[in-house]
Amino acid sequence: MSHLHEIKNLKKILLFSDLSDSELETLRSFTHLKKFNKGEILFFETEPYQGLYCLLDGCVKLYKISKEGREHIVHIIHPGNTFAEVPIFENNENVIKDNTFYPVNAMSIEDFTEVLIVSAKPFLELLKDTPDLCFKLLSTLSKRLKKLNSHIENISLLDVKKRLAKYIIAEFEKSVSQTHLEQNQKHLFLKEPDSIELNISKYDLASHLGTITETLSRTLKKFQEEGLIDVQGKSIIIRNLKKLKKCTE
Amino acid sequence: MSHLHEIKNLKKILLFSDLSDSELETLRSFTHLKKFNKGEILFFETEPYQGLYCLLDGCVKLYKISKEGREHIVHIIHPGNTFAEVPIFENNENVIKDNTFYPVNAMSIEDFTEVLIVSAKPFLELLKDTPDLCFKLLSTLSKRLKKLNSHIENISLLDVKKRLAKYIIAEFEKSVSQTHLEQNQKHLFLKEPDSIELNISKYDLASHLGTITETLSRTLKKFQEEGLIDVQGKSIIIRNLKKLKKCTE
DNA sequence: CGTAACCTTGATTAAGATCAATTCTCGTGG
DNA sequence: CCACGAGAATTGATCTTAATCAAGGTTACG
Repeated sequence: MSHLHEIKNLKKILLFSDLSDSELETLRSFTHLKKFNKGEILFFETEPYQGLYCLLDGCVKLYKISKEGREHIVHIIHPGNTFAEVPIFENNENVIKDNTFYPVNAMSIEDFTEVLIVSAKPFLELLKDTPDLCFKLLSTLSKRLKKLNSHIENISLLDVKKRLAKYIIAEFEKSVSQTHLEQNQKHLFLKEPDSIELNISKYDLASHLGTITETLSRTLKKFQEEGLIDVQGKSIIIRNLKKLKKCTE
Repeated sequence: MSHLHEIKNLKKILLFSDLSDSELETLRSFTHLKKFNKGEILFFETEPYQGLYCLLDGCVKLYKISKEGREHIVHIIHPGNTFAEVPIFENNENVIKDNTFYPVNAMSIEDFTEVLIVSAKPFLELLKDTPDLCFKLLSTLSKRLKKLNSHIENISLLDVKKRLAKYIIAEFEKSVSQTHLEQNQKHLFLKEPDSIELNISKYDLASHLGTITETLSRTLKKFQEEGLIDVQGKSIIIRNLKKLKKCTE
């Protein structure tokens, strides 16, 4: 792997987008690439902490698991984003100790998942010398906090129906805004206008919504019967967005 | 209010404990004190954001509320800690806009609650010039993330019994470590050895555990019948810590 | 000592988990 | 190219947890 290619990889990560070339070079020196296939574990929460993860390609789920084996997905990570930043600041002395662990479990949920692992100790040094990076990280963590906050709100105050409706709408709005950004829209004529493509398995979706596959299946069916959506495998066609939005209230 | 007293107040806040006198003086210049009685609202999540809150005295609950009026307490804040930091980093341009809101609702749950409110814009300036403060804030947010993470784990994967047992044990261990720190332990002879004092109402405890008062009451009773604890008003005497710990598994 | 807020208790209900049995889908090898 | 088999998804029946509804009881405080 050439240095140039490694630097190019680092530039894909939002957190590092404002770094200078020399800072990127420093960062590169204590960063290494790792690849995973679907279903492979990046780390367990019982493992000693190595460092910050940056997702280049593929998809990763961060999840907790109960004694009985029930999973709850706290976060789904997409390329360009970082995760496992928190343990860096575990110890007041700004030193990563051996008894520092990951805050969650992480599994690749796509083939050809590629991550960069940034060693914690030297990263902490770089962070001290780079106020801009500090600021960017503050902003990253803030966004995460906001997301977790709203996740808590969802699972503690809303029922499964509302949570699912919210998810579908959020994914739809995400895909709409992405579509607007794309220049070449030829392929759009091929697919249904108001539809989303589930990029995760129904099992994972259920466990992200704080439920199980059976309940998810039934709820999707209910929405279909009420004429709100049509479900065809991994794609959901939105038939009545207005009514669907009412479901979230 | 004298400047000196205001500075002394700022020093009570963990986030600011490492600041120099001149930095504290700067901070003081855009900070103001506010007092609340039990039940009074500090802010609603629908309000435009003013700035960072620092709790000097009393107790504050941060909570979400459903359309039906059901509350869920995300966080209970004790003196020395800060809250409502997140919106500071809402906008990439590092500017607080009028359309930035609080992430949660905040209510005082004790009389004589005192907070310092730090204006967002000048605080952001101070933060840019003070890398140490940046670092400290990173550490604060990280701890918050970890807490929220474990909160999600609790409410999504554990039942009410387990959540309550965990809460009691955590409070007990907190009180034990605090007791060890205290020099004068005379008063200890007056109270039960293995007990905790609920410093919040049962309503608030229920809504923090993601349940309602009725269920909390029944669960406490169940624990009492099983000989794990004794409940006397706001104090819980731990009769069998070992068995109680087994309840969390 | 009266009253309002807080807490407990009981009966009922509902949401969603669990258990069990198919059915569907899709990748792989013959 | 088709058939097979495993994993994924659906469906139905049942059960469990905890919410809801409805009274009472307790406590604290003016």
